[in-house]
Amino acid sequence: MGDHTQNALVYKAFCDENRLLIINQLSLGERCACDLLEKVSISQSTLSHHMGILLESGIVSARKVGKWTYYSLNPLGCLSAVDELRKIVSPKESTASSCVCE
Amino acid sequence: MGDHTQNALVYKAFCDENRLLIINQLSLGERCACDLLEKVSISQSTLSHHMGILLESGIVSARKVGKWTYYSLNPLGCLSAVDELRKIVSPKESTASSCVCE
DNA sequence: TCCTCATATCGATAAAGTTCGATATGACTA
DNA sequence: TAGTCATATCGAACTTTATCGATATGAGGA
Repeated sequence: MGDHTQNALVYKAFCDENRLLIINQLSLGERCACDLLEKVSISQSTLSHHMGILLESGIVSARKVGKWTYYSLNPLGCLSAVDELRKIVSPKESTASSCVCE
Repeated sequence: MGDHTQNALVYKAFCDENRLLIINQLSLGERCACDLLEKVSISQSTLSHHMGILLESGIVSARKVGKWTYYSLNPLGCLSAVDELRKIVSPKESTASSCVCE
C-alpha cells in the first residue's frame, strides 16, 4: 500500500522548479552549496531551505568538510523514489469494481 | 534536459496525501467521481479541485458519460512520469566539476 | 583570540495551495 | 418544461510554502 504521508514528502522534492534545477545540478555530480548558489538565482537562506526539503525527501545526501557542505544525489533514495512511483501508478488487482453509478 | 516548469506540474500530482489516495483508488480501476468521494473524506468541490490537478499533470484521464465523469489512470502519462523521474535523478555526464570551493 | 567565511536558523511577508459552502452548468427524467 | 442529480466553478477562510534580510553557529586562518 505504501505510506501516503511519507510518499507525499518524497515527491515534494520534484514539484518545485528551483528544486528541479538543484537536482539537475546534482545529477552532474557532487556540489557544494556555494556552487549551487551560483547556478540557481535564489538567496542563500532560500537555498538552505530547499536543501532541507531535498534531504528530508531522501533523494539528496549531505557531507560536511570543514566549512563546506557537499550535496549529492542519494542513489538509494533516488532508486526508491522511482520504484515507488512505478508502484503507485501501476494497475492493481481489484477485489471488485465498486462503482455504483448505474 | 526536460522542462522544469512542466515537470513540477507533473509531480505535484504526488505531493498531496489526498491525491495519493485518489491515485491509489484509480490504480484499482476506473472510478466515477461519486465513487472517489466515498473513499476520500473531502467535500465534492475539493475532490473536483484535486481531479483538475491530476488531469493537468497528465497522469489521469476523464471520460464523460451523461451526468457522470469516469476517471482513470492514463497509462502513457504514468509511464512518462516514471520514466522522466528516472531521467531526472540519473547521473549525467558533466563537462567539468565546477566546484570552486578549495 | 579575533576575524572571516560557509551554512543554518529566525522572523516577517507574500504567494500558493487546500478546503469548504454556495451556486452554476449541463444532462437525464417525469 | 420543471425538477433532480453529478460535477464544475466561485469566493472566502485558513494553512502551507517560498522567499528574503538579518542574525547565529561553527570551522579555519591570521
